[in-house]
Amino acid sequence: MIRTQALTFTQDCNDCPIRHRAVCARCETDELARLEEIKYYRRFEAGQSVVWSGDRMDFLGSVVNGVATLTQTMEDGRTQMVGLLLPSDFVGRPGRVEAAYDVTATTDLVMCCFRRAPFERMMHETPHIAQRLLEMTLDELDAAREWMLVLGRKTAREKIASLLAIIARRNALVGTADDHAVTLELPLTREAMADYLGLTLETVSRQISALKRDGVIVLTGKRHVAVPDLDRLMAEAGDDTDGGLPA
Amino acid sequence: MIRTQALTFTQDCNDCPIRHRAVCARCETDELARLEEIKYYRRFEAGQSVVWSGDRMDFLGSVVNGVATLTQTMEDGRTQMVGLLLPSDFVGRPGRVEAAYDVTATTDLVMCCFRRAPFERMMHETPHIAQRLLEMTLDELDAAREWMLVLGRKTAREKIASLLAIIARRNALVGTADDHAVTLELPLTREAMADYLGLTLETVSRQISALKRDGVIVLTGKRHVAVPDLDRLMAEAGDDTDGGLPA
DNA sequence: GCCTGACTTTGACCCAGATCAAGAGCGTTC
DNA sequence: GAACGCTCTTGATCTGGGTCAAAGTCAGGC
Repeated sequence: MIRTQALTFTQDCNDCPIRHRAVCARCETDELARLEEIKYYRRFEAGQSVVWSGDRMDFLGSVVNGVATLTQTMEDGRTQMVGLLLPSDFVGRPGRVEAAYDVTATTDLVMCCFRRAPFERMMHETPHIAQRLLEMTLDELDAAREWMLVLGRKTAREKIASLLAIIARRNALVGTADDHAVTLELPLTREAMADYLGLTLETVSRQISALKRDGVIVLTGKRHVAVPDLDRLMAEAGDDTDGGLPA
Repeated sequence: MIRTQALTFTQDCNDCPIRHRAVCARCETDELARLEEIKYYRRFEAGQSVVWSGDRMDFLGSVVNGVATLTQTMEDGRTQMVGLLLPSDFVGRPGRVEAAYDVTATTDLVMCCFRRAPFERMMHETPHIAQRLLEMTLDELDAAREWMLVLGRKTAREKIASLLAIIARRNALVGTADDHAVTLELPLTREAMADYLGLTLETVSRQISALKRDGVIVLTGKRHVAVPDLDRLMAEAGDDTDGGLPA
């Protein structure tokens, strides 16, 4: 196999695409300098595992590019996705060396990793990191609770619409002129979507077909989705139409 | 109505039953003194609402005694419980004044409340509070993710067994001689259990009857449950038998 | 001691989504 | 360019849990 791209490389934090959204968002330049010293990048190909539940995890880190998933598996093989990790999301838990979940790259992935020991030391010494991490963790908790409503009480059609709405909302951040029409690229297979939504992949496929038939979405290719009317999609998701996340 | 009990009262933090488990767990005596100044107690009767989603919340606080629930409701009335608040659990989000969920007392409840502004100031000045809050939030996130697996992938019978196991596990903390047999008092109605588990109350009732018929549990009264063999219950929950929470 | 209302149980029936099965689209390999 | 291995779609059938309905339990009030 030909190595088309360096497996490790460094990048100046100031040029980092997630500089102002990740754990390091609040860090001053001197703090960034300390982080630069303990950080390194890792790349994963789509489909590769980042860590397995129960494995020792010697680093903590942020997703810089790509999408990863957090999943839990029962002994008989049933699996449930419990987190969708997008750029700037944090991976790993300070103070716990054993990974609690399987982490898998679903697209090509770049992570910015911090060596565990010095990072945890830094957390205690510089409040900016701990403060930001608390804020991010509270956001994740809100997202998890939102998802509990989806899993526990929504119909299959509403579940699909909810997932599309989440992905659409994120894409909207990356610059959308028109607030009502959005197009997006699904970073997940039908099976991964099913694992996220507590459904089977057949049901996912059927409901996507149904939303397409009803004109809520337009498919161009299996993974490319156009949403002509975002409000309509939100209504299908069972959310109030007024744009979700409270400030 | 005769006021049999003072509606407000104060208590020395050193005598507090949750002193070493709540947000204040890591505080030094001087920090405790500052907290004493901004704290006050509130009592709620079983069934009373603590706050409604969307309400302004001028305090943050801890459950001292009793049980409360966090629930989310859709416009059409479907509801999903997203948190079960037991003594020492924290209520409210620093930095956000609007409550995101309905909080309801399901038993008589005592809360230790901190005035928001001075508490948030203190969080920035003394790292012990923020550190502890981060730790507690990470634990809640783990619990939420555990619950996502229950909601998304477990059968009704497994869901009931999982809930009983959680309550049993908590009771085990309060001193159990025998590790295998436990008795517990359900702090929730069948309807609240249904809201927790994403089921209907009829299904909850049927599955409890089934677990009883199969000897997994013994009912004495509607709410009092004896578990003769905790391992058996855990197996019914679909968890590996080796006691759940990783260190 | 009876009545009332909240909670719970149980039964009969139904349907959304699971399961089982077949095949279609499409990129990769040799 | 045929064969393979993915992912995805669609159809037929089954079933766990929802829905609708009725009756049982029990504590509290008068």
